[in-house]
Amino acid sequence: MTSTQLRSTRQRQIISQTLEQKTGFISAQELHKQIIEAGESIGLATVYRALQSMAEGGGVDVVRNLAGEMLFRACDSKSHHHHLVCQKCGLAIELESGAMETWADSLAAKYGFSQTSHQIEVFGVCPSCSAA
Amino acid sequence: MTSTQLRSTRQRQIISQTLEQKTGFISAQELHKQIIEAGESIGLATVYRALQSMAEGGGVDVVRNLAGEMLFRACDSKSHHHHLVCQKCGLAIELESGAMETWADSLAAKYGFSQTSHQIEVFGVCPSCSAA
DNA sequence: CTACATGCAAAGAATTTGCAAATCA
DNA sequence: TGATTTGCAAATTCTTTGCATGTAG
Repeated sequence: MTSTQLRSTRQRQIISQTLEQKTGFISAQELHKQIIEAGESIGLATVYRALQSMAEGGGVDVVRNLAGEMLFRACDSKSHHHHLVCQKCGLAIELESGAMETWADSLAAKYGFSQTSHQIEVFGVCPSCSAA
Repeated sequence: MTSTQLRSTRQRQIISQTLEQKTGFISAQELHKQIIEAGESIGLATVYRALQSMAEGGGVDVVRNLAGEMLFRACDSKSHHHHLVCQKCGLAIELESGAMETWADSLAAKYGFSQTSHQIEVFGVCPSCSAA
């Protein structure tokens, strides 16, 4: 399987570039809007498709906020991890979650579950935002 | 504030009744379909509205699956807790997550976050389903 | 009787998809 | 050139809402 091989295009560069400048999660819609406002031209569908392939290829994390929206973020560490996300500005802090992984896995094992995955995200309002 | 006071109607009874017969999470769409198939008449919007008010009033848990759908479940324990959910049959096992709560809270505190909430769900395939 | 609940269809959002035209390798 | 990628609009899904009518208290 040659898997997905990403081709380097202007729009993909803009997307990953914009994403890397940020420290937090952002929705596809919001990302698209910002790129447009920055004067670049790009289609919303393209943003979705690019983010999707980037997420599969690693390098981009995806989580769902409580409203059910998909949020994306450029992540250097390829390893599995979770975040502490600010619900106002999107600021995301990577969490050391080894203990949680162990907890989740042991529970799954205890009950005989297989093909396990988990969703562990902590939301809140960061100092800067709560100060404002 | 008298808060939301639920009125006992035929459709609400059917909904909570159907929900209580189950051991797992179910989507509003699926729940509606099953009620209809059981020969009862009810509108989809009513299901959504009822589930929503029941969730607020407690007694019903809500989580989002990885596809972004809202899943509901009748829960006796009023206290906050999490689940181990089978992605095939929806079977849900309540988890003792005290340690997780502590973990999440201490992290939030460490970074100065306020108004914190979290999303902790473990998904997988239960023994019965993986055996099939 | 009166406030709240229901139904239905229309409205909204977020995300995906079809397809011809543009573009990277 | 040949395989991807892009754009745009149309199509899908899940969920919410407006409003006239029904109904529990």
